[in-house]
Amino acid sequence: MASNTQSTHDPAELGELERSILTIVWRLGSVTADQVREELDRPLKDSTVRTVLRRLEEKGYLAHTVDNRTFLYRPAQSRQRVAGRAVKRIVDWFCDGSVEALLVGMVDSKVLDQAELQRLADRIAAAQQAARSRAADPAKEQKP
Amino acid sequence: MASNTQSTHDPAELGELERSILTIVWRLGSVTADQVREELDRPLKDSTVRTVLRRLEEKGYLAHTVDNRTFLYRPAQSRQRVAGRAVKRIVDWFCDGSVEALLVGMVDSKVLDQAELQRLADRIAAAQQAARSRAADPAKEQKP
DNA sequence: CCATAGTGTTACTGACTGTAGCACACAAAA
DNA sequence: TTTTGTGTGCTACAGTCAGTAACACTATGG
Repeated sequence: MASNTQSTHDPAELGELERSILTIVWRLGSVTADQVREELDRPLKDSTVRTVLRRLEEKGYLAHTVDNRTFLYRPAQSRQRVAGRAVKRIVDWFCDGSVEALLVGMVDSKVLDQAELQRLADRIAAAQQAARSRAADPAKEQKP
Repeated sequence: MASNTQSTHDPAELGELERSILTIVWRLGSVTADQVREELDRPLKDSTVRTVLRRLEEKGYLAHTVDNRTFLYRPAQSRQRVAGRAVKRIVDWFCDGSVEALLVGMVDSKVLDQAELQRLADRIAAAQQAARSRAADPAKEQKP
């Protein structure tokens, strides 16, 4: 009776090992527990890795398919989606839901510098462009 | 021997009550433990509130001064700074440090919509403007 | 001198994460 | 068919942390 914010599993409510493993899965795309274990910097027992993989799946970050008796784990959510949602939580917590306020804060606390801001602005413009054309014609996904 | 990411106290590594109380302090600016307690939605004992306040201070989010035998707590960091650093962590973890990738993810996961993006772009432009003029002449901080 | 208000200290509980052991099942080898 | 891996499922335990609070101590005002 205490800590849980709501019911949905919150991103960023992940331990360090969980994050490492999740990152590995994101990088490799589809992996077995053993591959993950080899990829880790620390030498961990197989059961440890599998436990974390299972927990990540329970939390909705991973999914698995069984390939010839072996579990193949793959991401259930993209890195960017997870990041996006994590940020949304922060914005809700600390910025009254205002992304602008967040951005201001990031500039203010030197998390973002001028150069990044510039690229960011460009990026936003590009994203808007892309979203617009996607909305106009969802079919053709080539550069016109 | 395990969970700690580094050594610095990470923002967003806060419990729900801690966040609530921190938010209250941010809102009121300068408060006593008792004021905080009254401001809370839940009825909590005085000692509970004071414990949390102390822990928040230990973690670097609050500072206090003693006013006539009574502790007056106030923020040690602005909300936006805390938010900014929390986001930075997320960006580092999940986006290889690329804020752009994060933004793309936010758009992608509908955390950000078109209108917000637009305002965001404006805001960034304004921030750049402000930073530029501030850099040019740090003295005059009035609206010209 | 006593009551009141506020602090300092200490503690317990539940949740979550890191870490792993062990039993069980099925497939390939002998 | 029996043996030997290889991989899974289940269980568990220790450490840390947040939520919650009791209690003892100390000035201060009456």
